[in-house]
Amino acid sequence: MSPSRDAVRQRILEAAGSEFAERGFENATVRQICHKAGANGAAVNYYFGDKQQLYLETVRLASEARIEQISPPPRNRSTPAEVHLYDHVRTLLERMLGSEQDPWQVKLLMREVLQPTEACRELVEQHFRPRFEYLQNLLDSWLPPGMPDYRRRQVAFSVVGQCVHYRMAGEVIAMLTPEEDRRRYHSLDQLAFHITTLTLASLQHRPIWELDTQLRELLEELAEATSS
Amino acid sequence: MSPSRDAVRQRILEAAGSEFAERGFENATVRQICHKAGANGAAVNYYFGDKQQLYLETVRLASEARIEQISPPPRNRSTPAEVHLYDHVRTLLERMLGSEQDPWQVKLLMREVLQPTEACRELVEQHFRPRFEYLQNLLDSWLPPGMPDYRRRQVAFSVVGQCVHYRMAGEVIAMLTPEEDRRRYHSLDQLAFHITTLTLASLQHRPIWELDTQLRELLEELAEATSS
DNA sequence: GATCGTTTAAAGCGCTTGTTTTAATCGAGG
DNA sequence: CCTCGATTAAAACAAGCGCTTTAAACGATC
Repeated sequence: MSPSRDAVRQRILEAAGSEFAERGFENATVRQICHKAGANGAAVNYYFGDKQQLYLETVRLASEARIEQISPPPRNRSTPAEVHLYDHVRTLLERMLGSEQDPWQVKLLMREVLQPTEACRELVEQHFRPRFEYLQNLLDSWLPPGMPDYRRRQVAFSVVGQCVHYRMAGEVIAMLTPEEDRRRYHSLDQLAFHITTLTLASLQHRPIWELDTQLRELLEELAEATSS
Repeated sequence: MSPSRDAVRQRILEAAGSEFAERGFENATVRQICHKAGANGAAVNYYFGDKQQLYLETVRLASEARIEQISPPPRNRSTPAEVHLYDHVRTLLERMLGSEQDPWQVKLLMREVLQPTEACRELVEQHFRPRFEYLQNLLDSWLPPGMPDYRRRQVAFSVVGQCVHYRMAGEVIAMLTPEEDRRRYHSLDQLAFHITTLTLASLQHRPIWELDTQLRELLEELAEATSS
């Protein structure tokens, strides 16, 4: 029970996460993971039993680190729903895109979404569903009361889909967007701003440019309020 | 140069496609491909040189088969832009989702989008970019003339993102949607209908339910016109 | 300093991978 | 019928895989 025991475990988890994220479960090799972690080739089996259990641990670690770490900013009770929607969208985008040097957590979770293993159901129930239901309730602020459930869900899927697309199809989007524009206009704030106003435009049946200025004003007010 | 030469090649391509789609390039095995194709274990190397070249062939085959095969229906010159948008959205959805027993082509192309190899650039320039520019022009029907290019692109990305989401996150969406509702409301037509009217609502700053009835009427008119 | 559970190191096991090799089979032309 | 290039079949190859084993090194306790 040396003090370095946890340190080695942690180094292996970190190395395994990035390998699993980059190459997928089957293609990642225990040898490479151990080498990257500076541990012996038998360390994975010693600490985690086998490759599969190591994988499950990394998925749990990834969802906790990534999803519970990045949260929407705290707001006053009186904050308008438009800002809450913006916060939600921005948080979702930040979880997908926001990070220097692209940590492994998001890639790993994306793999689970795309090709769920047993680790996915836990992920959905624990993290995705609550967030999704919160978004649905938020959207009810503008939807007519008679809107059927299935349609409410689809509106929410539309919002999520717009956000996720910038990560899933990120490389293709990059090919379709001039580099100059990408640098200038694909910041988290600007993407969140676009998706929020486009969504609000469809829900409030008002022109996009009106909502552009309205949301900009709302955000500036809040920025001043918190800075003072 | 027996007459069966092309037949064997074709069988191997078909088997390789489904294996590559299901397991990815590295995880698919030449042995399994040959077994599935009813060919000998050395056939891949004999006909294609090596595994890599076989993969490139299957990607080319997939994009041609899938993308050129499913096209929007022919329309009159006078067809309103709303219907063209609906057609485009529906075609995109059909390419993603529409097929009995889920052929391998879409999965393979999704893999290329998610983790592009050298085969991807060809795919983008040949298929994705033209379709994307067509969509942008279509959306210009409702966007104000002053809208900057980067924003026009983002609106188009929003439309594509909503469509693609139903494929990329299909399994998670299934977990979040009651099975009953999925059977009833996740048909190609209904998904396309939802995405189209939501998009039109934001662009025409009119309520969703108004556009629901308008688009429904437009489509019914066209259905009657073509059936008569 | 000896002892004993914990951790590391290195070698090896059985198996599967992509590819090559070698031999058998086929089919049309002479 | 024989021949010879094209194709198939089956075995073999080296390399890499997850995992196990064996033995050495370590560290606290007596």
